[in-house]
Amino acid sequence: MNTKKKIIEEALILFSEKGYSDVYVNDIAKAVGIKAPSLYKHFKNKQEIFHAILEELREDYTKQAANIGIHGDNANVDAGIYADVTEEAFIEMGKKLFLYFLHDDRMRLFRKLLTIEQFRDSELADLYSKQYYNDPLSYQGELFKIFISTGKFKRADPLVLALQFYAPIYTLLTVCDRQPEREQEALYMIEEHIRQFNINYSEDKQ
Amino acid sequence: MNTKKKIIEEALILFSEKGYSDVYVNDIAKAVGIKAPSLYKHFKNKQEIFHAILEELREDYTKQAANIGIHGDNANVDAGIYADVTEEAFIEMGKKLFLYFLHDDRMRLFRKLLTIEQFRDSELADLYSKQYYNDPLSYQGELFKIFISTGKFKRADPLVLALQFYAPIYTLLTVCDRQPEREQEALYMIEEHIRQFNINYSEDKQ
DNA sequence: GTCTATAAGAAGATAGAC
DNA sequence: GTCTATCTTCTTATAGAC
Repeated sequence: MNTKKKIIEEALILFSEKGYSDVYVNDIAKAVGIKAPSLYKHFKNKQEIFHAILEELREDYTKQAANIGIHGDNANVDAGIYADVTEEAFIEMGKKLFLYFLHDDRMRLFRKLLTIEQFRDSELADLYSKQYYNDPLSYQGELFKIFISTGKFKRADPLVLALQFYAPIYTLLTVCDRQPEREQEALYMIEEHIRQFNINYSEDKQ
Repeated sequence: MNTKKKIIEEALILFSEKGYSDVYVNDIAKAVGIKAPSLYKHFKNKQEIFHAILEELREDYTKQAANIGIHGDNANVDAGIYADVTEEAFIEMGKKLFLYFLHDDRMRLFRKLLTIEQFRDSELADLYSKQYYNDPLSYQGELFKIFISTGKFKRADPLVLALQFYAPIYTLLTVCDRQPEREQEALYMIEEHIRQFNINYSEDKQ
């Protein structure tokens, strides 16, 4: 049924803003446009709704990993794409990717949900670290490793490069999640960060 | 009274782990060793306890700013201290500071509390950004500005340098808050990060 | 200042009609 | 599948004795 999907959708919006405990089944029902008892025809209880959201999150993430460059699992392919890109184009790609992660509803809502629920149990903690630390880092690490071996980048620990590239952008993303009005400032910082990163590591520049 | 202090202390521990709404006045009372109604002789209601914690957080932060280098408000003084420090000593300072922020109870609990409550209202959002983005960045920006003007560092936007230095360390701190078992891994990354940062920006190295 | 007893209301969930 | 009515339990908070 379509109602089941709508419940998940609306519950995600509510949970990501107020957290699991501060959203009442009545709130979800109201957002969906039904009465609270009707929810129980679609889900056994409130926790089941939360679990269904987590399932969607995992599915979405796997799909995104295939579509979007960042987080992807095939660095070799992407390395070819990035290989001949100019600095300005590289900056544009970084900004575009940042804006996608910031503005895409599902991306943003899932991220905020994991942020405020990350200490609830170790499953959520692991999921957060995987999606916002481990996977981006290992993917970008692979990418930089290739750049180094092809002489595009200077020699250095690829994983450290990945951390130095990714952490500033991730940090600015969390700033904008809290304070969306700082988007312009964040974009400026990202541009300057990538520019500086290129100066530090690109073999062409210097 | 000492009980009032103990209430704040225990409530902070509970709130920082489970969030405001999942901690019941009964839990707090039990942790303190009294019955729930007795809490109301010390605080008007549950929200007042939360506000008292926020007050402590702000006070602590101001004090820390004076004592600890990072977050401080007098970069000129600290610049003198750092001026003649070797790379290895610099790395040791970075690791020590990281471990302090990670292990100091109040620091850690306040940070986790703000993390899970940051979307509750704009006051908390602003507080988080101030303490974990704006203030560290502007302080370290000042420091790097001095390093650049004294020729210790290469010319670059000091604020971008600050972001590139701070964001990886901050990111690793959030990883360890979620997964304390990754402390060794984080320390290794911090060491390599600072080493690489020095290669990039120090005028001595090269 | 701490207790027991209890009020007042909220929140999750079920029963059963339609 | 949705509704109204209702149950049960939990949670905050107050009253009033000690």
